[in-house]
Amino acid sequence: MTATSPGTGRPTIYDVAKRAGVSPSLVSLVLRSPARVSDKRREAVRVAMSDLGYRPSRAATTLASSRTKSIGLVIDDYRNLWFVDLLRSMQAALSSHGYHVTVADSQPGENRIHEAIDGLLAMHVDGLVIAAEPGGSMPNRSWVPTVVAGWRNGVPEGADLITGDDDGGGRAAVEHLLMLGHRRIGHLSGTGGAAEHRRKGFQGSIVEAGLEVRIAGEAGGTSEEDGYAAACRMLEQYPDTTAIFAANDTMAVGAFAALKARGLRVPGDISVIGYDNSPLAKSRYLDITSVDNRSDLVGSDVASRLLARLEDPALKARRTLIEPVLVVRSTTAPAAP
Amino acid sequence: MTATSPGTGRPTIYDVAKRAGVSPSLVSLVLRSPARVSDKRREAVRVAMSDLGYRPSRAATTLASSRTKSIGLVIDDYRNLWFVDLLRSMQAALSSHGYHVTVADSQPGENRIHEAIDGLLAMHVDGLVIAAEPGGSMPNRSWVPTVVAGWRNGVPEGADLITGDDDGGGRAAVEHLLMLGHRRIGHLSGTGGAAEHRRKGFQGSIVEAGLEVRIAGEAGGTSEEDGYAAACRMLEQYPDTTAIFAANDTMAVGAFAALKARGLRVPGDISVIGYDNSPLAKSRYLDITSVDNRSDLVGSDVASRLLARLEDPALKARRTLIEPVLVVRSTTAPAAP
DNA sequence: ATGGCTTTTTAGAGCGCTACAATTTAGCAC
DNA sequence: GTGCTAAATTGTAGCGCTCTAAAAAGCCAT
Repeated sequence: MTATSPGTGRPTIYDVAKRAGVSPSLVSLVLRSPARVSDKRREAVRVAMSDLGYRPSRAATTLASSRTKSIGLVIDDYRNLWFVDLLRSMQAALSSHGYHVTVADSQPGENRIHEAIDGLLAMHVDGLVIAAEPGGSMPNRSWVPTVVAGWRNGVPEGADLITGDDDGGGRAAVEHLLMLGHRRIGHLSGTGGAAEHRRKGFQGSIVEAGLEVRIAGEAGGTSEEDGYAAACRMLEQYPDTTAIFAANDTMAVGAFAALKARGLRVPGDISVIGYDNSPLAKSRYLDITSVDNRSDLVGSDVASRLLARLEDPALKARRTLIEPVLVVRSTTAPAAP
Repeated sequence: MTATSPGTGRPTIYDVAKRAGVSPSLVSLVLRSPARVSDKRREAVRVAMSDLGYRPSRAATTLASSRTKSIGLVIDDYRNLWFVDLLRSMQAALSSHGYHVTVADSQPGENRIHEAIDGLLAMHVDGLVIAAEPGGSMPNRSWVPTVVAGWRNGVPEGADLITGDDDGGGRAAVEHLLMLGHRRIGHLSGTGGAAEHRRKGFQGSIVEAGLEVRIAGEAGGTSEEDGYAAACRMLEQYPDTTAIFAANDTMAVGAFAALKARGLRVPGDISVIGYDNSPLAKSRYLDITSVDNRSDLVGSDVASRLLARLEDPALKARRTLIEPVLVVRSTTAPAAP
């Protein structure tokens, strides 16, 4: 017979039980599988709950059941907005199953991704979604169902991978530019699994078309500043380039800066195409032609995969590829004849 | 004598205690106030911890101490990047005290801010930082130390308020434009406490200078699209406007779109100034003159205030105003003579 | 009524940690 | 050594919930 009015003032199942005239166990059962409880008691318990304003304690539930009903999402950088769609569709799919999504960013620069993951694991998340580039090998202690979203180098052993077909997306971008009559096409790349695949797609299409492979920034980052720097190098080395395919929208904006500085107009003098179809690309002002990797689909896939794993942790890892879609906007135009 | 190798496989203080040859209580004490433990034992315990890869269970700690060592940050929308600096400086200040920051967005549009707050409270956050516009009155059940960041309508009873001086920032923006010789200045506004103060500052300065008050979008939102719409209305109603002060950087970008559509050049034909000095304004391409509300300072203030409240919850609410700084970039220029 | 089943309800032992009281050890002056 | 105080360590209850096994209640046919 534990206390009835605990120190914190928050009502507990004991309070609810007392008020409803049932045992605490029954209250717990109502919480977990209401179907197993008779209609009469179930109603009584629910009434008592709302009368008391009862809210279950996550900490206690977690401690007792070792499940938190929460899943962690690790992203690279809040400023890279591609994760927003992913998050939204994950939330939509998971919340109906009672799961909660917590976002942690890996404080770009440092190898803080481990810290982010450790933090989430310390919170006992039931599952992990990694949407960031691991700085090295993934820590694999304390195993929880994990799925990786987007191409990454070093997918942890046993984790699912759900990603857009960045390879295909790269090819789609090139094909669009070829269709517009461009022949001297440059690519701004960067490090990371996603960028590598986009580059591979680019390179493949360019070679097949018998054109010169122009790539810059392969070894750099993928921020706006990196895009700017890569674009500068590109224009220096290949001044006659008529179209640029950037590894993401942010880098595309960096390229805009480089072009503006040189007095080149988009798309008049040079076409630019980005990747991710992020809010940046959708901006009415920027209005960037971009490859949409369907983060919304990736997100719902991630969610259902995670739910499946939560059911059966022994499920064997699987890779899923989502078809990207090119969204043509105002930064690409036919090549000057 | 509880189990030594619990089901989950994770080591517990019992495992650590056994390995270090001390009692579980001592291990707990090392965790809480290491200073009270003799050097010898402290070391032994620490060695045992790292040998075992021990990580304390947050759930258990929370349940036992009713403190989570985590604070929740409620933001409006992930896409509005002004919160990033706030978050960073909060994290920096709080992590040294063992606190963890969890971000929740209020899913703009709906009144989901209550959901966000409820979610955080269900996680038993020790403190709450509200950096979003409440859709109505704040829910005030389950009281936790709360501080509001940025001007808002409806600051909850008893909460601290730490904000940039948006009023002063609005005046600073106008003064900059006046200095550049502008006389026909428009303001793109929106709903929300911050926007209102910026508008008030604008209006005050304009009136003092004996100029016409030109405001658009007062009743609308503060997204890029809203900025676009407001700018269109502004240009329609006052076609001779030579400078625009937008309530935030995002709206400024919307204004760019409206200007571009009309063939007006920034800053050649018209100067534009934003607010927040967000990553958007800092973008090399956009390079927007903007008022920096010093979210970094706000963040560290929020953190120290929160820590103080955590010590002494009876502390009486206080309001702090942070001086904003104008950052001049390339979107403002002298008015045409 | 009685027995044999199924469905509903409950007791009780934890989950891993904290916090306070109680106990042991150390330190120091005489 | 002895006595006394301060410091270090430990025992013992919980925190609020879950979950299994066991008890109680229902149901139906005999």
